[in-house]
Formats: sequence, structure tokens, C-alpha cells
Amino acid sequence: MTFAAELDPADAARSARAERRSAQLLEAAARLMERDGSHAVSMQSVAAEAGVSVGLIYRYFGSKDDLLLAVIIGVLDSFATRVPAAVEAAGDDPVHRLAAGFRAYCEVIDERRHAAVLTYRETKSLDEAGRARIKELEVQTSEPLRAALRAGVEAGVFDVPDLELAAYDLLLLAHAWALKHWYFERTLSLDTYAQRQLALVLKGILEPKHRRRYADLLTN
Amino acid sequence: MTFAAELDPADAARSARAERRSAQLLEAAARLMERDGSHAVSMQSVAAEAGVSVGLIYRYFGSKDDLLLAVIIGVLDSFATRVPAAVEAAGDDPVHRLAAGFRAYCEVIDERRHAAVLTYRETKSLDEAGRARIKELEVQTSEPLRAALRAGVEAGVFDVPDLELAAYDLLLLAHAWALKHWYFERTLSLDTYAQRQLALVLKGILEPKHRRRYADLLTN
Amino acid sequence: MTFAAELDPADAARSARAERRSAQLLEAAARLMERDGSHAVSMQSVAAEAGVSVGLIYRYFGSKDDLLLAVIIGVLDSFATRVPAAVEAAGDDPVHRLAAGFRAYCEVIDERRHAAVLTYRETKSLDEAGRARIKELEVQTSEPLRAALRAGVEAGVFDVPDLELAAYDLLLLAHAWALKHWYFERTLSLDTYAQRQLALVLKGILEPKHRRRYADLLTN
Amino acid sequence: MTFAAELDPADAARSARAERRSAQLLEAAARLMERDGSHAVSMQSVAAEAGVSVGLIYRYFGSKDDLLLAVIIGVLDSFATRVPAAVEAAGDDPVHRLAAGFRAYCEVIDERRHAAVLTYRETKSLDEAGRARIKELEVQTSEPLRAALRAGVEAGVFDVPDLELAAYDLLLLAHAWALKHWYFERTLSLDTYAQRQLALVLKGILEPKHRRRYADLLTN
DNA sequence: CATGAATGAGTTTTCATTCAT
DNA sequence: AATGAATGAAAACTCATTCAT
Repeated sequence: MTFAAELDPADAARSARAERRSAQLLEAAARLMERDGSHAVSMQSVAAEAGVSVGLIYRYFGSKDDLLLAVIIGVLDSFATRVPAAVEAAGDDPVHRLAAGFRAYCEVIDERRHAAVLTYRETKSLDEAGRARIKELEVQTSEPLRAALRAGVEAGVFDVPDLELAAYDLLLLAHAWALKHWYFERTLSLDTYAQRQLALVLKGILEPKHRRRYADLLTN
Repeated sequence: MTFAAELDPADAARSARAERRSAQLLEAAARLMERDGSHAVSMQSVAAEAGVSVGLIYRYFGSKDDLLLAVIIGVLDSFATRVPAAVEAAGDDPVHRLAAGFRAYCEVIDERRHAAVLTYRETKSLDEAGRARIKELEVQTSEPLRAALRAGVEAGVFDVPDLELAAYDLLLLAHAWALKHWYFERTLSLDTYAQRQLALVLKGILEPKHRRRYADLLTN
Repeated sequence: MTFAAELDPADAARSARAERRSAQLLEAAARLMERDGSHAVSMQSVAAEAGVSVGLIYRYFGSKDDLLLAVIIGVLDSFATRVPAAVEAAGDDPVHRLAAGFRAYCEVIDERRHAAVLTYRETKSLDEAGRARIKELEVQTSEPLRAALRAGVEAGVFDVPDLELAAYDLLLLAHAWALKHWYFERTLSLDTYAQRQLALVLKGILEPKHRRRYADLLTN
Repeated sequence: MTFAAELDPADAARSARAERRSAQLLEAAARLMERDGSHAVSMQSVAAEAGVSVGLIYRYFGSKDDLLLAVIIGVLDSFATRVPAAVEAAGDDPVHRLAAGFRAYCEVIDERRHAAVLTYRETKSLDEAGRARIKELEVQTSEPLRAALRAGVEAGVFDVPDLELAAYDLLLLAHAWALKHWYFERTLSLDTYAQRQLALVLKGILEPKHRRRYADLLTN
């Protein structure tokens, strides 16, 4: 019954259309907000950028805050899908999994550098519910790294006194590529950045006896 | 002429008065902006908070952006004075100097947690000149850490392939206490936070042969 | 041709359908406008209340003003049918006819209290033609009362120097049950209200020699 | 001390200026709202009518609703001052006091006919607090009439079973000159209107034995 | 006949900035 | 030096109306 309803061609077309619209608006809003900051972006300008009328935005997002929240969540979602995939693709070795996860994180950050900064800049504009949502998503995002660390500890490869902290540090160092890009870009490429940060952290947590095994990850 | 003017007691009184006024306004603005974000703070509300008229603010700061810039610079300045002092007080040992610097940084951040976040949130609102100024100050702020690292390397205690990176990482981890306070406060006190972060970084950069000597800094 | 067309069963069905639709929309609009005032009611909310689409409303009413006019006329029409009926049912005595008419008017007002107020509140929003229509209907509505007064004067029971005025006063006092309901409801029921108002007016217009005959109408 | 403060010339000048501004804005708003209805009047148009900027209105009235409330209260206040004065000026005779009060009420209504209608039309737009305020003021306004009736009853001149009702009826009949002006103006002048309404009501409440004494009030 | 997505002019409100006092 | 009344541009948001389907 529900199934039939969902197959109703009119409804399906409508919802597909809605999906497309929503994505189109989100994309336009993200583009502008990343560039200028949400406060400097008017609903008029979002409408213009998307090539629609102001009123239409309010059909899809109840308010400017809703729109901002949706933009930020969109960014975090894109993080949440790519990092785990990279970790899985890296095989069973916890060290390699951690390395792959961190690298993937850095890559995603690099691709949406401005969007990543948005999270830091604009969260204050959200209401408590929105902020809570963002925080929750961010913690989720770091889970693959935490899992790899945990696996490493259990396998006796890592010595990590505070798992939560170490995982969050990795996340932070990935974010830093966006946050302090103006500083790092002077001397580092993304690859070098990821490589060196990883080496630094690994030296801090690898059991000494395994250092040789992962020597290639520890050099710059 | 200028010299005479500066010694003129009337002028001196005037400039002292101006200094006090400026500080009073800055303090009021900082309080509000840290709490609500600069966009949510009106010049009239700053005036009210400081107990003066709107017009007066414009005697001391040319525009709202000027005021914001001054607030942020004020924050960074307070960082810039305390960290070097702590480093000096720590003696000659580069490791202890680094540790002292990082700890001091964390403490200052903790004292002005919201102000620290301000830097991340509001810099976008500034014009290019303002942003450049902020960046410059931030780099300066990290200089004591960089110096300690350099000294350690020269003394053969540290193995730091990328000095700039390591120094900035320490600065970042100090900032993180403010940026991700909602996360870390669940499990860590400021002292533990600083201690563990320091341990992690030191393990990553200490020459293995010196590990034992600084064992107390490496434990949690 | 027209005649044939009206007998065409398809046309008949269509117009019956249209009638029902129209009534359905009118009812929904009335409900909302009485409660919130026409300005606070959007066409989309009327559509939602009626369970149809916005577009459909425009098939039946050319504009929001048209809809409002139709709502008000609907209210006045319902007044215009019930009062004469009550008067007729009251027999031949002019005093009883007047009493019955006034009571009926009060009852109708009571049943659609908010609708009655609508007339006072919203007429200004109409164009001149609409307002003229409303006024005309209101005057019509008072006609049964005026007729009863006239008959009473001719029969020598009433002494009414200004018939128009007295008739309109009765209409106003009936309206007042709606307009000042917040005041009268504290101390009066509808029945008592109608009874006392009638007594007051009758004492003002009954020839003294007939007072005794209608004593029951003059007491409270 | 307080006295001295109130005599401070700067403060006095300021508050006088504010008073004038407030009156100016109120007047402009009243003019437009009476003519077009509050919903049809934009803050822009009020500003233009008053010859000031939009922003200034918000210095004196927090919102459009505040402004509307102030306009209505202004109208009711002008009623509340003139009617009691007229009653007092009429001497001791309760009948003459009542007559004077009613006439004064009608005159005030006549002078601000559109404003009087405003009360009926726009009260719905107010919040509950505003509506309560209006109702309270209206009841106050009718108090002089109620008092005269009461005095008449005590003096044995009036026979009024329901004092509240009769007083409110008089108030209503005065309002009716504004509400149904389009109808009454065809046949009546204000004087005749007041005279006839008064005659009608007096015939309804005067003890028969006093009819002759006030014969001039009972004729048209 | 019926839908509802889309429009965009119009509304209320805020606030950085100015300037006469 | 200090005030705060006044400005007016710009923002978020609404909703009557249209029209392709």
C-alpha cells in the first residue's frame, strides 16, 4: 500500500523535483556563505545565485537559520561518508587504517576548505538544537579514527593513554588544514601536510618496538 | 615640539583619560561580542554596556569593524605577553621551556575561552588589512614555542623535521581547548588536558634517548 | 437555449457541485476570518482549512476581497432569512411581531457572534461597491422591524416619531450582543438581554394606554 | 532632589521634545489609520505623513502594534476627559446631567468619527493585554452616564431595572452615530440625532409622573 | 476541474552612522 | 569631550496571484 503510494508517478516526480530544487538552493547558499560568511549573505543574494525567487527558498527552508543549518549539515555529511570508506579500503592493519582515515579526512577538508571553516565560523548563529546536531555529527565523523586507534591499542601496536583525545586531535589537525591554510600553504602541499602530521602523531602513539615496521609512515 | 607637547600635563591627562575610555569601550565590546558574536552586537548595545553614548564610540573607533579589530587584537595581545613570560620563567632547559610555554598558552586560552573563539569566528568580517594584522599577531604568538623547539633541536633533545608545523600544532592544540571545549570538558580538566596534549607531542618529538629524562612529562 | 442548458443533467450536476464547493470554501474562509480577522488569514490557509489547493479558490472567487465580500454577504443573508420568518410566525399583533423580530435577530446574532462582528471589522477592506452592497443588505435586514413599527403606529399602539431611527436602534442593540459580548456576558444571558432591551425600547415607544396590555413584555 | 532633577533644563527640554514628537507621530498615524485601516497603513507611510524617518517611529513606539494601541488609547482618552466635564457643567438635576453627558459623548464621537470606528475595527489586531486595556477604558468612559442614571434612580426620577445595560445602551447609541453614519446622515443632523435618541431612552426610563417636567427633552 | 510550485512586490524591523547641541 | 535624536538603507519574511501540468 505504502509501496504503491510511493510508486505513484506524480508523487515521485514531485519529490524528485523537490529534491533537485533543494540541492540547487543548498549549493547556491553554500557557495555564497563559504565565501562571505552567512551574515553577509542575504536571502535575496541566495535566490539570485540559485536563479529563483526569494519566496521559493522559504518553501524549502523555513528560515535563514534553517538554510544555514542545512548547509553545514551537508558539509558534515560529506565528511561522514568518505572517511569510513577510505578506512575500509585500507585493509586490516590498524596503523594503515588510521593513516588512510586521516588522509581521507584531510582530502575531504581540502576539497571543501571553505565549507569546513564555515562550521567553526557560523555555528554560533544556530539555535541550541542546531548546535547540538552539529556537535553530534562532528563526533560521529571522528568515530572511524577512534575505532582505528582502539583496534591498534588492542593489537598492541599503539600506546594511547587517552583515546578520545588522540582521535579528536587527528580530527583537529585535519581541520587545521582549512583553518590555518593561509599559514601552511606557504610551505606545504596537502600530501606533505598529511604525511607530516601523521608522522608526528604516530611517533607519539606507536609502541617503540613497532616503529621500524612503519618506518615509511614516520618519515617526511 | 612633539616632545614638549607630550610632557604637557594637560595633554598627558587627556591621553590617560582617552586610554581609560578606550579600554572601557573595548572591554564592553569584547564582553558582548564574545557572548553573542559580533553580528548580534549593535553599537547601541555596546554603548549601553559601557554606559556611554553611541556617538562616543565613534570618537575612539572609526567604525564597527575597527572596534571588532581592536577587540581581537586586544585578545591576541594578552596572549602575546603572558606566554613569553612563562617561557622565560621556566629556566634554560628547552623541554621545560616548551612545556611552560604550552601550559601558559592553555591557561590564557582557558581564561578567555570565548575571546579565543572570537578570533576564529569573526576574522572573516574584517577587511584584508585587518585579517593580515591578525594573522601576523597569531604567528608572533607562536614564536616562543617555535624558539623553544628550535633550541631543543640544536641541543639534540628534539627530533623535529618540520619546526613550523610542530609549533603551530601546539598553538592549535591550545586553541582547541576553547574550540572544542564542549567536547573535552566532559572528561578533562584544563591541567589534564594540557598535560596529555604535551605528553603526546613530546613523545612525537623527543629523541628516544632522552625519553627517560622527561618521563614525568610523558605520563598522564 | 438557456432553459435547455439548465435542464441538461450534466450541467445541473456541475452547478450543484460548484455550489457545494463554493459553500465549502466560504465556510472555511468564514471560520478563519471570524477567528483571526481577514488580514491575518492567507489564501493558503483558507485552502488548507478547506482541504483544497490555492488555485481552486481562484476558480470560485476572483480575489481575496471577493472571498471576504462573499463571506460577509453570506452572514447577512442568513440574518435576512430568519428574522422575517420569526415575524410572520408571531401572528398579527404589531407588538408581538416586533418582539419576535427582535428576539430572532438576537438569536441569530448569538449563533454567529463572531461573524456579526466581522461585518463591523472588515467592511473597510472592501471596495466601494462591496461596501454599498453590505449597507444595502443591512438596511434590508432591518426592514421587518421597521414594518412592524409602522404597523404599530398605524394601529395606534406605538408612538414613534422617527421610525427609521427606532428600527435601526433595535438592529444595533441586537448587534451589540455580539459587539459588546465581553461586557454583557458578565451579567446577562441572551434571553435576559433580549428581554430587557426590548422592554426598554417598548417603554419608549408604546402609547401609555397600551402599557398594561403588554405588561409581560415590559418587565424584566 | 527629584524636584531638582525634574527641573534640569536639559532633561526638561528633552522630554518636551519627546512629548511633541510622540504627539506628532500619533497624530499622523491616527489620521492614516482612521482613513484606511491599520492594516492598510505601512510604517513607511506613517513616517512620510509625519515627515520623519521610519526608524524614528521605533524610538517612540516599539512596534506597529504599540503604535496602533497608542492611537486607540488616545481616542478613548479624549472621550474620557470631555464627557465628565460636560456632566459637571450641567448642574445637579440627574436628567439634565444624563442629557448633557450623552450629548457630549455624541459630540466627541462626531468630531472623531473615524477614530471612534477605529476602536471597533482594529481591536482584534491587538494582543490580549492591549484589548483588555481598551475594554477597561471604554467601561470607564461610560461611568459618568451610569452615575447620572444611578443618581436619577435614587432621586426617584428614573425607573431603570438594569443600570449597566441602560448606561451601555447610551454609549452604544453615541457610537452608532459613527458606526452607522452613512445611514443616519441621510436624514439627521447630529443635534437631531442626539435629541431623538435621548428622547427615546428617556421615555423608556423616566417615571411617568415626571414626564411632563422634562417634556422639552422628550419631543423631537 | 484541480493542483501546488513559483513569483516578487511589499511589509516590519534593525542598526551603523551622522550631526546639532 | 560627550550626547542621543535622527536617518535610511538593507534585511528577513509573507502572501496574493499566476500558470504549467
